[in-house]
Amino acid sequence: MNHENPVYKKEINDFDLEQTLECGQCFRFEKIEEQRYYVSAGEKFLEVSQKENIIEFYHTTQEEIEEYWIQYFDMKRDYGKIKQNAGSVHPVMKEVVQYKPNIRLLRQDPWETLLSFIISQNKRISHIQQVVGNICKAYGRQAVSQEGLQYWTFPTAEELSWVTDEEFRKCKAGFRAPYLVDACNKILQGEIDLEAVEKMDTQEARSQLMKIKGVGEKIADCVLLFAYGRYEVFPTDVWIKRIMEQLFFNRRASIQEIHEFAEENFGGEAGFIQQYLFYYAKDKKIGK
DNA sequence: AGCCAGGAATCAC
DNA sequence: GTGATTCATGGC
Repeated sequence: MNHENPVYKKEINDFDLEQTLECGQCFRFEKIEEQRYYVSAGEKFLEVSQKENIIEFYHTTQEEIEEYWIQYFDMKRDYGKIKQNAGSVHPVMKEVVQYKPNIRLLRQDPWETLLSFIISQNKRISHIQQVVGNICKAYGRQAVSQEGLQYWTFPTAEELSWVTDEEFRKCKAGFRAPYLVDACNKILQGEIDLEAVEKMDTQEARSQLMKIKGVGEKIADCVLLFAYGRYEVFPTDVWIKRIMEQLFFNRRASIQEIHEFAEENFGGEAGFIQQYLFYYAKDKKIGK
C-alpha cells in the first residue's frame, strides 16, 4: 500500500477517527492499526488514517471524496463550536465535553442505517458488526477498491427481496430476522420511500420509519440522526437513560421525560450531545 | 453458569 | 397507558 501518497490529506480539528468509527454509529469498519481503518459504506470503500490532526484517505478518487466522503465524515462542520455550545447549555455538560469526545456524526446511507439499527436491538456493537458483515457477505456484491482490494457492498432492498426469515437467521440475526424481511417488503412495495422521508418533517419521518416491524422510537431516531442529519433527535437507549438519570435527574426518569429535557435544554444540537453523553457513559462504564 | 447487550412486540393489569 | 416478559445469540 502506498502510504506516501494519499488521495486526500487534510488538517482537521476536533476529530478522532477511532472515536468516530467505533462509537457505535456505524458497523462496517476494520481496524488495520492504530488510527488506520478500512471503511465500507453503502457501495463504497475507503482506507482512512489519522496522525495527530491530519486525516488521510486512500483507495478512493478525488471525485468520490468530494461527492461522498467529505459529507460522510461531516468534514465541513465546525465541531469546536459544537462542543463549545454543548459545554455551555448546562453546567454538567462542561465535564462531558472536557472528556474530549472528538466524535463526528457520520452521514450514512438510510437503507444501510435502517437495517443495521434493526439488527442492533439488544445486541452489543461487536455482535452487530458480525451480523451486518454476514449479510453483506451473503447478499452484497463483491467489489474491488481503487487499489485492488476486495470488499462487499451493502445489499440493496432489491438484492434482499428473495431473502427469507430463515436465511436472515443463518446470518445470526435471530429474532430480528422477520423485522428485516418486513423492512425489505415495505421498501420494495413502496409503502415506505426512504427518499421521500428526506423531505418530511422529523415527526412524520419518525412515524414512517416506525411502520416497520422492529422499529420503535429509538431505532427510528438513530436512523434520523445518522442517516438524515436530524440533529435535534435524541436517541435514548439504556446507556443514555442511565447517564441522563445520573447527571441530570438524580433519580429514575422515563424516556419521555428525558426527551422533553433534551428538547428544552439541548435543542437543535441534541444529537451531537447524545453522542458525547454516550461516549462518556460507556467509557466511564456508568451503571455497570 | 448466568447475565446482559445502542429494543421492541406482546401480554397482563 | 404503564410495567414485566420474551425474543436469538454470543461474550465475559
